[in-house]
Amino acid sequence: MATHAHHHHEHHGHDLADAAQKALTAAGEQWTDMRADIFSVLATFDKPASAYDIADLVSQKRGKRVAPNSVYRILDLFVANNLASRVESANAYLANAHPGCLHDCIFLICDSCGSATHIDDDSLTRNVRKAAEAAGFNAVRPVVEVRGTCADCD
Amino acid sequence: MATHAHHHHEHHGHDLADAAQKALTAAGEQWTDMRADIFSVLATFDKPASAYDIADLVSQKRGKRVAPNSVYRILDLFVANNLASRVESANAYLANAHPGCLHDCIFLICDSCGSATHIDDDSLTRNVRKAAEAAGFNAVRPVVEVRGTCADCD
DNA sequence: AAATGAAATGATATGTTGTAACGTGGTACC
DNA sequence: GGTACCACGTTACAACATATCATTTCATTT
Repeated sequence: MATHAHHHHEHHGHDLADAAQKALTAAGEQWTDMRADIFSVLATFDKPASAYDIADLVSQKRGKRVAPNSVYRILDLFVANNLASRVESANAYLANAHPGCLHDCIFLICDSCGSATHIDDDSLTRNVRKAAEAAGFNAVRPVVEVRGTCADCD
Repeated sequence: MATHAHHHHEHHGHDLADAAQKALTAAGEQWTDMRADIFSVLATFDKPASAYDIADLVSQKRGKRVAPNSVYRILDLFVANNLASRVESANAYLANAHPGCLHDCIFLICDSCGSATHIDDDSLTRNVRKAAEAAGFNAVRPVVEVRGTCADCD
């Protein structure tokens, strides 16, 4: 991926869940059954998943209703610990393919098929932060997303 | 404003509504009473306004309930014609201070006071588009927002 | 002026996303 | 065995957004 200035371990499947668990416990948080289930469901999506989508699937998986409320709580925890990202323009969430590695993410969201691609371009997001700071703003969280159509849908 | 590479007429108050009217009619759309009211209410906000906020105020102003869906319709029209912008990370809208002038907007949203600053940095947003296109993506609408705290709130 | 047709708005309902408040159950520690 | 903490459950509700169909408005044509 040309926009990667450095190398990532891109985790997949069980490997990814494993990395997520390590990252979360390293942060002093617990890796509970509920969190594992929510993470694994989130990780199966190839497009941003809404909290309600996740709640439905986790409910099925567990044979017992899991309320959106609980899902939000855990998604917030994931986002805070960099295991997942929120895609603002889609009101939805994506598992982070390389937990433990901090980035200002850039998402490309296809308006046709709904898929989202994650690219990293640290120099670009650095410039976003700089522009904000030049305006006297204390930048905390850049939100850089692009709506359009992906290569497959063109 | 240092990040402006070129000069803008920054409109205010009645002047702004006037410019908005010109821009909308120039696009072949009508400038109705309802649209004028919604625009003027939107323009009074110094922070992003939700469609429901606007609906409430316009309802007051007219002495008659205006339903959110009517507001959404007109806000969509404004956004499509560049009279207003949607702030994705706030689910809210801002009047555009220079209708008729096309930009990929950058918003700085203060998590403390809720105010939003609009900066233009065409080279930056051009780079966002470029990065997306380099990934085989057909970029239509960059969403560049920054959450943080403004100079006043620091 | 009446008829017509297109555009704008109204009314109602419902769908989707997100939080607040408080209760319950487990676990570690003393 | 209290008690303090944390995760999760339950319920209710707030906030955001759209779908559908009815009605009004207004310009155009006759």
